[in-house]
Amino acid sequence: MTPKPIAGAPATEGATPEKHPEPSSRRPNRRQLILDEAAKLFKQKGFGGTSMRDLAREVGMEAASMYNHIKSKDEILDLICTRIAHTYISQLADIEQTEASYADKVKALIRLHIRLMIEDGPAVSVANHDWKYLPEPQLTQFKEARKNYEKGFARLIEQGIAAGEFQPINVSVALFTILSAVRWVELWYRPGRELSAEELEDHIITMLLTGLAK
Amino acid sequence: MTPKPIAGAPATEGATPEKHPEPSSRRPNRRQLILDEAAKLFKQKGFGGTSMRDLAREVGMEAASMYNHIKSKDEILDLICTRIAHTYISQLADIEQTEASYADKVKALIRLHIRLMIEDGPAVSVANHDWKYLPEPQLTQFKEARKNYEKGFARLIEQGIAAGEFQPINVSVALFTILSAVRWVELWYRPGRELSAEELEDHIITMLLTGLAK
DNA sequence: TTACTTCAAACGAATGTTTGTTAGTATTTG
DNA sequence: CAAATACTAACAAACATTCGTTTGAAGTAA
Repeated sequence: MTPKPIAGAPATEGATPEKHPEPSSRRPNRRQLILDEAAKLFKQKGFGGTSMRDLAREVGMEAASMYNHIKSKDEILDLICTRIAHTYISQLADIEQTEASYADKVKALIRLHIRLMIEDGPAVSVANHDWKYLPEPQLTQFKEARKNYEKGFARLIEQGIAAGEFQPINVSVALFTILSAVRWVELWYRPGRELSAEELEDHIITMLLTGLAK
Repeated sequence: MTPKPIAGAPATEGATPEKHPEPSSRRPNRRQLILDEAAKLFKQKGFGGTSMRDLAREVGMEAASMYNHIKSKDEILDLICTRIAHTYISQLADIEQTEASYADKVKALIRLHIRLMIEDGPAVSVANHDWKYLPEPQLTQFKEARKNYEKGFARLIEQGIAAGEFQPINVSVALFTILSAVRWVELWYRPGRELSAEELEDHIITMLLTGLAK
């Protein structure tokens, strides 16, 4: 499977097609900077453990100034979580539509998780850990989106079992083992590690698909 | 000091606080009650998201009263994390000393994790997620304890590979896959689930040792 | 001008904790 | 035995601090 570039990456780059026609909005995209730094801090100290003043210091402005770019602290959390949720869901849809074997589809999903964790780590961590602090309309929405994603993933495993590609294992156990196995990457992976991202993917896939025992 | 007129006036409260303490026969361990309820709340809303007043309401007393039983909010977190850490470490030592095969030792450790998560779920969750809010002398201690535990676990896997019981897989990947696979139990397991605790253990061990693929 | 950005100051609410005090219970003392 | 004492656990009130957020004024660039 060819891993595609992941949409909606952390930015740091204004997507404005500059050139010279419209030089008026020469923006240093402060908003995205706030979101990026927020994700880093939320990952590091948790949503509740991060104050707007902490965040402001990291961004390089006063706390009050940030309210010209974002509506509230809750909105920051919501934007981060929603972006990650959409990324997962759209990528799952892409993979579902391919013609590969179920084993390859599952492998592609595992690679997707690991790659996203490596490329967009802080945001993924926030979506994994701090989603529960979302305010109420969005909280339910997020949980539903996640449930749908899990259902889609589980369906692939089920179909793989039905097709004889997988062992007749409990689907929930397989699903959650895979989903959680991929989470440690966030705590473990450092760019300068002995393993490259692709090697890491290969090893995890081996472990999950063929198991530890000989 | 100025003695306050307390006569009458339950102060804005319609629900009578049920003043009289029970006769001396009953001695509820208030301290442990506080720790237990704290673990539940910390798991549910996080350490930072739980106020001492929240906790007090759950315990059934005022926030100030709890300070007769515990020294600080930080101490609560420390007591919970330390207890769990010691449990894991001593159980690992027990398993290391048995004469079983390495595969059986790893299986026993996996069972230990699952069982502890089921039997002592809230505390284990807190030790998994909120340890980073420990105050500084204890934070380093906790991280060291965890690192030692991981080293001991990794050694078992290494020896199992050397003995030919396991595939020559990357030890860190195997270790973290196992450790994380077991964490989802906390989010997933409900006492009234279709799977019993033992069945769950069996399925996870199968998944981890023999893998998903056929 | 107009539109946007920044910040110091302040807001009310909530935080963990301390204080002063009271009521019961256990223990010692006369 | 009863009276005096000490201890425990509970409470309301207040503490200083920090929180997220709003306000209003000043600055900047088109």
